[in-house]
Amino acid sequence: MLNDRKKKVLQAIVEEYVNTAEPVSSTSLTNRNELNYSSATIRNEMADLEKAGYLEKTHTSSGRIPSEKGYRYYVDELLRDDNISLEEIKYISDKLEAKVNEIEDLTKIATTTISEITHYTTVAIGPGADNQLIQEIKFVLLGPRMLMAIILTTAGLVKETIIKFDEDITEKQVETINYMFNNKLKGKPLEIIDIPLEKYLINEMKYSVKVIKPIIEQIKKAINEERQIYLEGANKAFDLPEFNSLEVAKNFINIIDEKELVADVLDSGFAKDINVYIGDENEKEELKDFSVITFKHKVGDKDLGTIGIIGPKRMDYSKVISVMKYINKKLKEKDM
Amino acid sequence: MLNDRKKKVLQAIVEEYVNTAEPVSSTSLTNRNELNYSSATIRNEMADLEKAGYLEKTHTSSGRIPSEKGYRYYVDELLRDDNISLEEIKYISDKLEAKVNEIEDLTKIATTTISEITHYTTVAIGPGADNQLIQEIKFVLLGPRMLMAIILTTAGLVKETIIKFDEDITEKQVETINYMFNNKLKGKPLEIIDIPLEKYLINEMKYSVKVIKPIIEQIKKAINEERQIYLEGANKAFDLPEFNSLEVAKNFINIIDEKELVADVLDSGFAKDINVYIGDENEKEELKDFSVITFKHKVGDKDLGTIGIIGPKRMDYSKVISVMKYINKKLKEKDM
DNA sequence: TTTTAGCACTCGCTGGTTGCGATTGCTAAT
DNA sequence: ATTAGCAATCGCAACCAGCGAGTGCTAAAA
Repeated sequence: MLNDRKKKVLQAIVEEYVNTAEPVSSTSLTNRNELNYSSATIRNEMADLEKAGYLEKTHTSSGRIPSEKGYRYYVDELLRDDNISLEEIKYISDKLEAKVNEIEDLTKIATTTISEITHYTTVAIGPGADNQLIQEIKFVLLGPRMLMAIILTTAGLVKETIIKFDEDITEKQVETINYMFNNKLKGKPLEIIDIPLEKYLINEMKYSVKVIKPIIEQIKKAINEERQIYLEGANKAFDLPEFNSLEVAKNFINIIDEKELVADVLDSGFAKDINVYIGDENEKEELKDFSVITFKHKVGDKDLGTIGIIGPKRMDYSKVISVMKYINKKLKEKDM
Repeated sequence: MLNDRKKKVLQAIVEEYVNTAEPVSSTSLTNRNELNYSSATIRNEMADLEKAGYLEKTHTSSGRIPSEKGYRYYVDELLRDDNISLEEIKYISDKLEAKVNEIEDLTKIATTTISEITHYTTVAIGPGADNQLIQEIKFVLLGPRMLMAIILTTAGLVKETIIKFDEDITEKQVETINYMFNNKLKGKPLEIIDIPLEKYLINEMKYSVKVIKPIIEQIKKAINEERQIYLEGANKAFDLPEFNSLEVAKNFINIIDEKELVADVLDSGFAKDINVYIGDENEKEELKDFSVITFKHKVGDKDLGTIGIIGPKRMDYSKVISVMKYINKKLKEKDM
């Protein structure tokens, strides 16, 4: 357990380092009014904090920087999560007020807004197939061999996909398909659209393979593969001093260029409302030099997916978490 | 006009520099069997080529690199445009053979394939509203206040968008709308869906403002704003030696992060089948250190948009142009 | 007339040296 | 418990020298 002064020193060092990106010296902290001690005293505390693993040195005679344990302690115990100005509140409110036709647009708006306010790279992914129930399916004939399936989920999402056939389809057939699918699938989870259903329809219900198979295949594909990924402010990362290392810059590009990886990161563990992964805490090796902060967002009670920030370990955790909390709250209040 | 040997020297320097990214010395060219002269002779030719503006030096005693004029001459006069191996032909053919449900998927496949083969960052944009005729419009009621409009164009594209209303819409209304719009718009260009049409429908045909206005507004928005941009292999750029300069790397990220900019670049002038912009030839200031190669692609006779490569001026023009030519041809042969 | 050998000259790059400044750890005094 | 004082450490920028790659030019060879 850290005594009060050590907490103050650690907090000051994290905040100073987040601001300046330079190792923090004992003297630089003596100017702060909450730390009215000589540099020697601060030095002793810093030495203790280093021994306990909260701080690190870049070389023997350098100032200190927070270790991952230090950041973790800061995030868990020291940080303010209401670090948001009136202007920022106003800006966010205005953005989220916008009228949208598709509920997913709100994810995009929220992503952009977070990136604009925090100046970090922000990513988002739509909701997965899990937990979504089918409200209705509509089939619309677009041509003699082209059908559109439109799936509405109880979460308010609309997903459409085009199906092509090797033989002509009649309006009559579409009607039966429409009836059949809705009859069978309303209120069921999205994942039900799969091989067993295909077999059932073909074998039990005696539907034509040539009609049913492409439908099931394509809908399945649409549900599973087409999760939209949003990316905002990738270029902002390059203004950070840590990106002067080409190594780091390249790693970063590799991460955000790989959609699978981003999706994986956003989909992983959600113990809390807002989840903070610092450096090695990230499951992915590629992210060990970065910090990731994610939250699931809902509009009203409708699950809309996950939004996350990827930035340096030297991240303004306080600002990011404050902004995320506020946006999370605002979205929940909204109803569609 | 350059004599034969000068052409050979210029060509050799471009190709060597493309390969190695190092200034090319006179001695290094003497090994080539098409240049069986002493280094002194080559040196004289190089000095002439420099005076004529085709070559540059990085410093007094360095080897030569091509100037933009040099690259231009190489592209216009010297390059082979069939620089593609059997394996590559096979690879491309396999990729493009894939059965797709939506014609736009071919753009994505082509983009990915080009990036994989050339190892350059590849971008693409779907076709603009111009030149597309409306084949049919379908309206589907998804809820009491939610309508989907599906527009089929003669180019085989399907565009759908969701419209929300402030009041309930009946199936009956949708039917009239359906009839009306198709009657009025079939065979017309997409741009017809605009304010004059809105006014006509409301004033002359006495349709409800509350119904027509959102429809026109949203369709207009969907047509104009939602042009899909594809981006592949952004990370590959970072393996190039020119990206060791942080300046260059940052510029590059700024370019590809800005969708508007990418769209602008892909939409600009199309004098030829394949268009090459070298450095300062690019309209955009931001691209002055890069080269861009673009081509419009069609499937059969259907316009599918533009694909382009953004890479260093030291680009393998021969390979890129060869691959683009082949893909262009293959796509044209395909029919949907 | 064209080509080439030879050589002085230029310049970037690397490695070593030096001195400065920032910062620490420790000791002894307060 | 706190602080002043001081030696020690290390990064960093500046400077220098030597090496090597490459050129331009001149004069000789083909």
